[in-house]
Amino acid sequence: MSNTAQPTLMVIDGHSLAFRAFYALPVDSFKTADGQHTNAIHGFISMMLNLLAKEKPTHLAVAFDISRFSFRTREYPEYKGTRGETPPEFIGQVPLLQDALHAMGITTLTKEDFEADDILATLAAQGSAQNYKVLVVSGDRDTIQLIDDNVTLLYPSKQGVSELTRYDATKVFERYGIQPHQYPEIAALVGETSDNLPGVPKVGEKTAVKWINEFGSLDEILRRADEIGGKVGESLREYKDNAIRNRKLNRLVNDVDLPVGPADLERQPFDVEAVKDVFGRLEFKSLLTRVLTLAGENDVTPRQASPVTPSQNSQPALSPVTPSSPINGAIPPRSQQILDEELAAWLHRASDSSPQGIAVEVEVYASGIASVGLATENETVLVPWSPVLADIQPLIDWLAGPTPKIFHGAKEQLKTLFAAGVVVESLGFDTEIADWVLRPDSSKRELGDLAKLYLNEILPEPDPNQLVPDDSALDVAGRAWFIRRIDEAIRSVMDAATLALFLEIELPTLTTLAAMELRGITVNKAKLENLSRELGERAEKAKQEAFAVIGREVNLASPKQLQEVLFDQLSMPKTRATKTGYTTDATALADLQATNPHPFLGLLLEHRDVTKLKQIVETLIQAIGPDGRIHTTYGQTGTSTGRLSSANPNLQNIPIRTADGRRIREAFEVGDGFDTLFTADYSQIEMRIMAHFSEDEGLIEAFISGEDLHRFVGARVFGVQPADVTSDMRSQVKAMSYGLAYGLSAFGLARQLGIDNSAAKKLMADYFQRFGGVRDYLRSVVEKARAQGYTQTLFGRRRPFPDLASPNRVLRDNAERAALNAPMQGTAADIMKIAMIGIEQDLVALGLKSQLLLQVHDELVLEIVESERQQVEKIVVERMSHAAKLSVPLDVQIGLGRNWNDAAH
DNA sequence: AGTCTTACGTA
DNA sequence: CGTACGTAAGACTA
Repeated sequence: MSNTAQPTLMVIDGHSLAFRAFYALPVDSFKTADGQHTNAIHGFISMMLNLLAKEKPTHLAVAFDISRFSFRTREYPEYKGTRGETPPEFIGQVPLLQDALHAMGITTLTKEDFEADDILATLAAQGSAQNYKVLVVSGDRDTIQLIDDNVTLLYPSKQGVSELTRYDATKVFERYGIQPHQYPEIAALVGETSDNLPGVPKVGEKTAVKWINEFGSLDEILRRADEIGGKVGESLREYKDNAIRNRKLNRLVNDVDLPVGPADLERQPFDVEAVKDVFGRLEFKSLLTRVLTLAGENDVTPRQASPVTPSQNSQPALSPVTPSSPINGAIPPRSQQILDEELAAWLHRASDSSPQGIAVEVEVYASGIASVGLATENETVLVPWSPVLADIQPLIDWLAGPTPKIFHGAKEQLKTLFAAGVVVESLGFDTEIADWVLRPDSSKRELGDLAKLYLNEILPEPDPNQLVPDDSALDVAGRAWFIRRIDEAIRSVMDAATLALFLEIELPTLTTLAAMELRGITVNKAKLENLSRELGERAEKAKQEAFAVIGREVNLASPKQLQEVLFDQLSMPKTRATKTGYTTDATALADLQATNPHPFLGLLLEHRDVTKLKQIVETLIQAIGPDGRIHTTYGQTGTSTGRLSSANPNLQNIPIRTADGRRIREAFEVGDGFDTLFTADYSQIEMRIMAHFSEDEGLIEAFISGEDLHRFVGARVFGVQPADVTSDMRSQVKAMSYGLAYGLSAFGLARQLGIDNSAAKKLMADYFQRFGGVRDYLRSVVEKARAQGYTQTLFGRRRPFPDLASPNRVLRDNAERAALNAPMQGTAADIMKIAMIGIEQDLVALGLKSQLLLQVHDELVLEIVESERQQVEKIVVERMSHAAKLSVPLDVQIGLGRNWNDAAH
């Protein structure tokens, strides 16, 4: 900062902004003990402090009108004649505001027979001539004419007092298509209703701008009025006097005789005692803190304030005149920006009047919080995330309080808030999750999709026809307003059982997942890097040997090139057909190896295996955060069955089947401050659910007996003693049992077991002979789904199946298999969610340090401290095994170890 | 640059 | 011609 920086003069139209503040803030919330209203004062000072902090003016003045009479009312008595009586609550606030400003060392100006805008015009002209950077703050459009290279207008474009749009000549041109000095000529033609100045009928902004650009000036337009045809031309000729009069009245006087000039308006150090006194009488507590903070920062050395470049600080474009409107929807109330006492007052009142909840949306900017939008039925509020914590403390307290909060996509927002040290309690609704519960197969769940679906409205979008694209068509407060209404609409169409599922399972799951994602899991980077290097070497070796075998280089990752090698060059028999040729997948390659042994096949499979693992390892390495942990993101709306999904990275598909794969699991380790990883999983949970639903006596007995399931089933199917079940028999019934829940056909069973079709049919027949209840149940699931149009889990989660009625056999068959599986997979998912919620709750409630980290459908991973081990084991096993009451026990297996692989059992 | 296809890891 | 996912690479389309 240099002392020679261009000084900045800020001149404020006191009346116009105090009046806006008066209407922006609730009168009743701002009253002193002795009954004096203070909302206009509070709003004005709050806005001014924001401006001072942001613009850092070196010189400052506030101008007021003396009365509603001026030279303009003398010339045209009807001027501003339509304005009603000043509200009694406003009266008296202006003198108090002036007192407060004086205490703050700020000059206020008035001039008999002139309006405040004329004072602004005079100071702007003087300031501009003396090479000040001038900031005019006014709510009167006539001040647009003051804009020049040195003068910028800050115009309150929203109802709130804190939202100011910065108008320089460029912005004016973008908005109106004219130069600032031409604005009064446009206004003269169009007229100004609020000032009771009728213009030329039939002439609006568009026409006026067109004429100005065509003729150059208002004088020219009037002189050549004859050239303008049509009804508009007639109207112009008839009412040209209106335009002339308007132009005379809206010309601001820029040479008012004032007692001070710009140089006299340098900002003064605050008289701290005087400020305390006045603010004390006004009962402004946190506003006083803000003033004193500002005094300490700026006013002692006002000259060091830095000039502000408009382009750097420009605010989002707003559309003060013609807000874009939804095609067939409602427009949210214009949001007010509020802080401290205003915020506290609003939250208090809104929470009382909206016991069903307040909608919240967090605006995230560069992974930090930019603002928070709040909405009730008919109010929206935008809270800028002030770095001055005192300003937003009421919101922070409120978020941790009992009022239900309504979100769309709460999980990410809760994480962001939590990362900022803010705790959210009383989650009331999440429109995204609720919609998923109703329509789990849909992939369109953005706010706009839901507005269309549940409200039959289209979210406001920037109007492409506007000169200035209105990128604030819907701020987070406006979005919150839609979210609250969508909440209401969804509740009205949701049956009680589904609402209960949503409130009792999904919402608590959401908060549990947020906590798990924030925790992440420690990963040993060095282990993975070593593994990656080794796998890379092995891949390279396999690749070179494969090239040597076929005598040329191909891209082994290209199915197309592989097909050339296999079927053209090596003349192998054709494999299963795909859309684009013949498959080269692992099972096909293994089959080929059996019938047509060739070294290339083995090398290709080795290369596939090793590069796949290397790719997984690389992805994991990339995902390790600065904390040495991997934080996956769970998708709570990612499946049709009720399961979770995991992404970025997916931690639900970490290899386990091969030895190399398990080395990846060894890199997932217990974190610092903990002693061991702990895994717990349900054994055969879907089979147990099938036993419960089917009420098949044999299957139920199998689970209650505690014997090895597949041995038990094998003994029944093959009619031998359990001890005499061979491993071949066991693996056949195992494949059959698992396949059942997926809608496996005899053909598919044959293919998987490598037996012929008739043997597979016989196996299925023998199986169902002994476990007829299972067959009856599976049949009934599809029938019921066809009749009802949906399947249902034990906890009432529904999945619609319109395709069960499709005449298309492929579609219908696919739907039947999915319908067969959905209740079992979905019930398992419900049970696991219930268990997770209980475990998380218990661990937190007991103040234990051990914590839940991962969920892999039927498995949970925790990291625990040794001293809590027994307690945690008990909690986990009990919560998991008692999550649902089935006709068979829910068996839970646990394991402990330093890493995920060792913790397997 | 965006979308589809193939392949493959998990429960 | 077995359900539910996510990721990556190549191939294809614009």
